[in-house]
Amino acid sequence: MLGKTMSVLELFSPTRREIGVIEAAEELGRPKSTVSRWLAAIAAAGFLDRDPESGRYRLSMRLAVLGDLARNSTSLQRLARAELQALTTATGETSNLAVLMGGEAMNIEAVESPRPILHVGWIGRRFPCHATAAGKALLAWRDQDEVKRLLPRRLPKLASRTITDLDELLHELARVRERGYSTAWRELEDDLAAVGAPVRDHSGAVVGALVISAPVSRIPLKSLAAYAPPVLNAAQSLSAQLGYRLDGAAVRRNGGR
Amino acid sequence: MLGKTMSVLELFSPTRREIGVIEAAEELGRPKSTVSRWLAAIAAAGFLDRDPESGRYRLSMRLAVLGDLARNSTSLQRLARAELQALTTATGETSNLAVLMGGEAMNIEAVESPRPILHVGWIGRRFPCHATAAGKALLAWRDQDEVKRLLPRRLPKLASRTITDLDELLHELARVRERGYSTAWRELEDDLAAVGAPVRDHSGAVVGALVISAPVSRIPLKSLAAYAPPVLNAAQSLSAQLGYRLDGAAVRRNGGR
DNA sequence: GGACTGCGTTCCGGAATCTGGAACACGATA
DNA sequence: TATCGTGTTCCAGATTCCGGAACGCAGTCC
Repeated sequence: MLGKTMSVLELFSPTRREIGVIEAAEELGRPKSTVSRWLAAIAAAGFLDRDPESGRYRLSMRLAVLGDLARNSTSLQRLARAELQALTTATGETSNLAVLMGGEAMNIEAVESPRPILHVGWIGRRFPCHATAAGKALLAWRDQDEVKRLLPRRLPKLASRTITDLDELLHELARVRERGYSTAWRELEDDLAAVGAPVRDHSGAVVGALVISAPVSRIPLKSLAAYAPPVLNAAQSLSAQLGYRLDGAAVRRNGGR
Repeated sequence: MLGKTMSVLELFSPTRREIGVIEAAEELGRPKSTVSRWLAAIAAAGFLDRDPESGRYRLSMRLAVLGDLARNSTSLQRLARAELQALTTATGETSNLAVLMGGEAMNIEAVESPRPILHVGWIGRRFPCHATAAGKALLAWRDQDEVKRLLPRRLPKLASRTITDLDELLHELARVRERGYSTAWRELEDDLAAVGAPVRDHSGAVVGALVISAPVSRIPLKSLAAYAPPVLNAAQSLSAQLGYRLDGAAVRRNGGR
């Protein structure tokens, strides 16, 4: 009844803000009687609100409140907002904070560019690690065994330059470690370019990635590297606020939780 | 297992961002074995994260993501943000959007003043209706019977000018209806002044209240009325965006959620 | 070292809750 | 009136939950 609740709540997305019983039942592969009861129970508990006219359900205001509290409850998220804001102001491009969740990179904070963008990196969206700057930054400093375990068996080709070969990806991660930042250019979508850098906590573990992204028309391949300094800068500043010291003794461990 | 989940999540507040098993057990009045299982289950479902070092629980990032989606899922909240921002810019004071929840006024959006404030109206905080501008605006256009049902039997005195008599409060609500806006001055806290106005949806029902609040030192009693026009303006603009038409036929009904 | 304290988990039989196919309700089309 | 699409209710069998007691594990104080 609890895992089910989360799976129900995760049916919602910016493109589906409300849902009906049958629609949810199909999506979940459960009989409608069961889902009807679930939705009613979840709404009674306060996680969903029901539109009195259409009878459809949507995420509740109470959930909005809890979420607001949640985003301020980890220092990572709270501190990141200022860095993201500064990064977007400095570069003019959209910036995101992503973390590793279930083998994928998930955006948990975003500040959008004032310029026209392909609204692709909304909060909550998850991305495959092998095709994104965020994913590469999150994986690069992890054990190779863990990386292999986290990645799917096959690396699907998502855009013209997606890396689909595991060895090639591992080699790319080594380059990320050398340079300190990651990139993705026409790897997730053909019009998308991104630059990312790792965020570390007091133990040195990589706990997140700061990324800026833009249409390739604004960041041609050759000028990708020019965006690295501000991103690195922001990521290092954030890491420092989380207690990471470049010269410290705790720099050893790179695994995460 | 679901109602319990909500009651657990509601233990968290800006002043308690994490919690341990025993602390939660005491707060909930349940045996620690039960609460231990609950917390573990809730965390397994993804609503809580567990600090690997302290073993304590906090609201999860996944919840932050859901909350972000939730706050954009009702047009009320989405549209209110711009109005709140404008209101705070215009008046220089903190503005809030509140809704009625379980007989109390709950803040669901806030834009804080750049000036020093008594950080009192955080998102998620609930207030008794009889002592707040938000509560009065939310109640004033409801049936008298409903108002009596929503209010507690006794109206506790919370500050020097709190209205503690029901008839007096009903009279005050009539004045709110006449003027179109509500006020509270030293009614919730001795240093707090506020002005509020109702937000209506397409059916004319009062679905929320916009409020600005400040220390009494910045809003003396005699100048309270001067703050009404911008608040009313913002509330009316928001109502219009929600489909409310002053001249429409749907202006009749005032009940509703 | 040894006893103690505080926090948290595990165990287990009785009790409470959930499950899903079928039947039912109800408004909107046709 | 018939039909369709949505959503709720029913009920016996299966599953899960409950909470007191016992246990594990660090710290901490003599």
